[in-house]
Amino acid sequence: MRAGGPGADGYNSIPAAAVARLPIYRRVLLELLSTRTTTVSSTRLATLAGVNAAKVRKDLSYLGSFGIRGVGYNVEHLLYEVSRELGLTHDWPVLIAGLGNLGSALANYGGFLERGFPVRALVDADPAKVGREIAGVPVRHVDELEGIASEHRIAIGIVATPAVAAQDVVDRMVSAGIGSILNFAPVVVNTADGVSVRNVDLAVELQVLSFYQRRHVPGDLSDLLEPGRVS
Amino acid sequence: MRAGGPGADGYNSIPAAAVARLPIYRRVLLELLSTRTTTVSSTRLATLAGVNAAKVRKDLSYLGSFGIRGVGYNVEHLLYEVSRELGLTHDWPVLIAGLGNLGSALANYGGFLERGFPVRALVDADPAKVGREIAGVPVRHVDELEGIASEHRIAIGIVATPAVAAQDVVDRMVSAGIGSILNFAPVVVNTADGVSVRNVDLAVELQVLSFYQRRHVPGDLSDLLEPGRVS
DNA sequence: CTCTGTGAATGTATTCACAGCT
DNA sequence: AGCTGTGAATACATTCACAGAG
Repeated sequence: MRAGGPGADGYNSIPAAAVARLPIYRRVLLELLSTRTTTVSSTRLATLAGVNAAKVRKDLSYLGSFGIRGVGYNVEHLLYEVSRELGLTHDWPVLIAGLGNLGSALANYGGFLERGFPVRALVDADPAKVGREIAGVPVRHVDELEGIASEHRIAIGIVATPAVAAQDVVDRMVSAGIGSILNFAPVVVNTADGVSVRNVDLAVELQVLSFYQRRHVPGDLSDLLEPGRVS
Repeated sequence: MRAGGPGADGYNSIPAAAVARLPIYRRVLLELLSTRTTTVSSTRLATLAGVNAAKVRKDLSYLGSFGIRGVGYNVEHLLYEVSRELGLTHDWPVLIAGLGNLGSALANYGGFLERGFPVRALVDADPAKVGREIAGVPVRHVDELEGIASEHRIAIGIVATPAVAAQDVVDRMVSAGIGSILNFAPVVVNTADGVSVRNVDLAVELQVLSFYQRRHVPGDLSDLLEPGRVS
């Protein structure tokens, strides 16, 4: 994981773990489509997605029965069904708050637009940044967030501010009616019910890796037994 | 979770889901320490970490019995134990491959050094980028990766290249003896056994959010029923 | 015969609830 | 009394294994 998904399971209820894998299948299907592959088996899809075949079949079965026994899945049709389930048949306008290194990089990152998430608005608390343009989008002051959000019909907010500013920005996003927030600030933020928040702390990813790396380097365990640097 | 962690469960075996939460507890403990808080209960720690108290106690119990019944946990001691378990009593030198928007932002991102992951080396395939300096670290050619990795005793490799280049870079990292890889390229990469890979596809996070957002905006479901844009 | 779709079985994770220490 | 640590219970996720469609 990181897998655990946000709450509010609907009536239909696809398991959160399965939802988290759908974007991966989608990525693979796009790749297959671009190579003119028309059909794919659960085994092949599993290899390309880095999971096992039973999981692929079970995950896809939550969306319906789109495979053909003895043959496999039609790439184009399956791609459409997965996209529909993920709500990716239309774009989701994004607002980014905080234009430091990470925020600016995300604003410039073409991968978002390409995958249906156009960055339509940027806000920052620093007056020196307000008025500049990044990737063709003007930076505006965070105080104007609410108006900007409704003007551009923002669906998703990305928080790339320092930790101390994150809760305030999240509060503004929530009161602006933004229902989904991707938080890169290293802090746990609170929201009203019904708002989905996904926290991605880049350093956390490295820390988990360092845990598993230790298991593979038993010769280096010695210095771990003595108290030393803690922060 | 994305919880599911990389493999090679050791003898001792802390559940992967628990390991994934340790960095969050650590972050909270650092925050508490900086406010001179000496003791913390599982309930308070849970609130600050955004989980529930039973989970905190269970997670921490895998590391040993460090709490005091009737009182709580000593912040400084618990911080040390969590850090030790994560292998964060010493630094882990990092190499970043691919210095586009994201790679450059990561190289400039102070949060890594601050949390024990100094960025010591940068590589790119583009000759125009080789020779430049980012955050005081020179960019070198990816062909030199192996020598650079051993020279700087690199422990963790970050892949921030385009998808097509990722597998090649990962292969070089693995042959250079790098045992942990954080992959931001939107592609599933293969490695030998014993190498831990964590994939973080930023657009995937947004896609999962868009799934859950749909549940909360039932009025907008209409246009999802007709085939339209698929990618 | 091939490959999907799915109940049943197994494995993991979370939560409950309380004994026992302080 | 307050709070941890942990078995037991529950919930969730993965994998197996095979019936049945093509």
